[in-house]
Amino acid sequence: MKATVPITLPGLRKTCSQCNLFELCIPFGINNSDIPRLDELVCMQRKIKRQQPLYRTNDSFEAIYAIRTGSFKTDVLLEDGREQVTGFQMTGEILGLDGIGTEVHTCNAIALEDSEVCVISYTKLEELARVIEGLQHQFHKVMSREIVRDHGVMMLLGSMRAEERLAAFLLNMSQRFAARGFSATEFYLRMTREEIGSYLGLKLETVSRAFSHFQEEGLIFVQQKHIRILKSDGLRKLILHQASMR
Amino acid sequence: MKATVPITLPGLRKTCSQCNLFELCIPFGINNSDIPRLDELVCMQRKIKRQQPLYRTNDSFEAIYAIRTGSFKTDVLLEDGREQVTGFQMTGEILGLDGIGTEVHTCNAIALEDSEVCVISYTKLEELARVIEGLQHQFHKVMSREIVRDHGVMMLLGSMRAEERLAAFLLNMSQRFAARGFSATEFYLRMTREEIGSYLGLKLETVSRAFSHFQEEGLIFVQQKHIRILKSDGLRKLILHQASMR
DNA sequence: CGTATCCTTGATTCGCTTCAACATTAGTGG
DNA sequence: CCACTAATGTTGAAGCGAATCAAGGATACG
Repeated sequence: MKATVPITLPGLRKTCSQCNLFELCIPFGINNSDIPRLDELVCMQRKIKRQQPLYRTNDSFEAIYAIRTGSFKTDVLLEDGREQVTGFQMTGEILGLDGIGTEVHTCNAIALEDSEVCVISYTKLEELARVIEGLQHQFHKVMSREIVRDHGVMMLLGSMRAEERLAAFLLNMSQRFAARGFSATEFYLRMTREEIGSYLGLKLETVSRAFSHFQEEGLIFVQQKHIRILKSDGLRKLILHQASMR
Repeated sequence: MKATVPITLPGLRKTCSQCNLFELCIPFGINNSDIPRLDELVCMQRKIKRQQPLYRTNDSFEAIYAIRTGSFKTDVLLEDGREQVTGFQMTGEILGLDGIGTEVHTCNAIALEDSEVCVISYTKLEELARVIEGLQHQFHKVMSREIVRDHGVMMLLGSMRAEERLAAFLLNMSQRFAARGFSATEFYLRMTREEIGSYLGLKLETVSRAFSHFQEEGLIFVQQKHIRILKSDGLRKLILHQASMR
C-alpha cells in the first residue's frame, strides 16, 4: 500500500520554512537567507497508516524522512523470527539514515499511529548540502547524534538491569515529549509492552512487572499506555544507584 | 596479528593517495582526478601507545581519525563506574564520529596496542566534501554504516543469548580480518575477556566458559588470545538455530 | 457489543552472574 | 636471565534475576 499524497490544502502548510518542527529537524542552524531554498528539499509528504511500513528491509534507498506528525518504530528481524526494535521516533526526527551505506534499507520503519512524513530526496539533500554549509553541518550532526543515541542504547542493553532500563526509557521519553512542548510528566505511549520489551532486551512480562513495581514505589502512575511520572529523580537515582550486575 | 606496515622511507609515506587501506577508508569511491586533493585531508598522523586514549569523553571535537596501524576500543563510562564497550576498531576504520553532534566526544577511544592514526580535520573534511562529490557521499556512507553496525550490536545485546553473542562476535572479527588480507580462521584478539564481555553484555567468566564450550564442541581452538576457527558454519548455525529466549 | 489484542499477575525454571580458588601469562626490576 | 608480582584467564559451586509457562482481566476497535 503506497499512499504518497502531496500537500492537500492549497498554498497552506508549506514546507520547511513554515514548519513548527524546524528546530528539531534537518533545517536547524541554517542562515535565514538560505531558508527559502530548503523548500526545494521536501519533494513531497506521505501519509502512513498505523501499523503500516514507511519502508522495509531491502527496500531500495532513495530518500530520508522527517516525521511531521505521529510516531514510528524501527526494527530488525532475524531469519528465525526474532525481532529487535532499534528505536522509537517522534515528530521532527529523521528516519532512513540506515540506507545510505548500502543503498538499501537495513531495517523496517513502522508507524505506531497514523502519521505523516516529509520525503527528502537524498540526492537533492546531497546537492543542497554542497551549497548550503549549514545544511551540510546539520545533517552530519543528525547522523552523529543517531550514533551517540545508539551507544546509549548499547549501554542500556549491555550493562543495566531490567528496572534500570525501563527507568532510563521513561526518562528519555519524558525528555523528548518535553522538547516538543508536551508534558514531561504525563504522556501516552504508542507502543506495546512487547515493543518496549524488544527495545530494552526484555520480555513483555518483565516490562509489565517493572511498571507495576514503579507504581508500588510511588515513582509513577501507570494505566495501560497512560503514564504519569511522579518522582522523576527517583527514577534517575534508580539508574545510577544500583550495583552493577552484568 | 601483524599490521600491514606501509613504506617507511623518508619523504615517502604520503597520505591517502598512497595508503594501502584506501578501500576501507574515507577516500574510497573517489574519482582518480580528485585523489591528489585528498592528501590535503590528513593534516597529520599521531601515534598512540597501548592503553592510551586517542580521545576521551568531553574532549572537544576537532577531528576524526582513520586507523593506519593497530586497533582501538571505544567505551562509555557510567557515573557509578560501569563501563560499556561500544566497539572495537581495526585498520582503515574511522573513529570520532560521535563528536560531531555535540562538539565534544561522547566516548573514550583507547588503543588496544601501539597504534597510529591519520588525523582528519573535520572542518577541512566538510570543506572538501562540498567540492568533491564522491568524498561527501563516501563520508555519509561511513556514518550510515556505523549506524547499521550499531543496530547489529543492539540485536546482539537485545535478543541473543551468551553463546550466540560470542559466535556472532567471532564471525564478525573473522570477516574483518579477512577484509584486511589476514587469515579469516586464525587470529589474535587484542582485547581482554572482560572487554569482550562488556561489549557483549556478559561477564568475563561467561565469555571464558563460552570459549571453552566452543572448543569442546570442536568449533574453535582457543588458547588465551589466540583463536583458530575450525567450523565457521557451526558458529553460524548457532546464531540462527537456537530458540529465542529474550 | 463482541472479539481480538494487550496487559497484569503468579508459579516455576533456567541462564547467567556472583563468589571463590587456582592457573597461566606478561611485565618489572634486581 | 630469572625471580617476583600483577594482570589475565579458567573452572567449579551456589544464588538470583529474568524468562517461561499459564491464567485471568482490561481495553480498544470494527
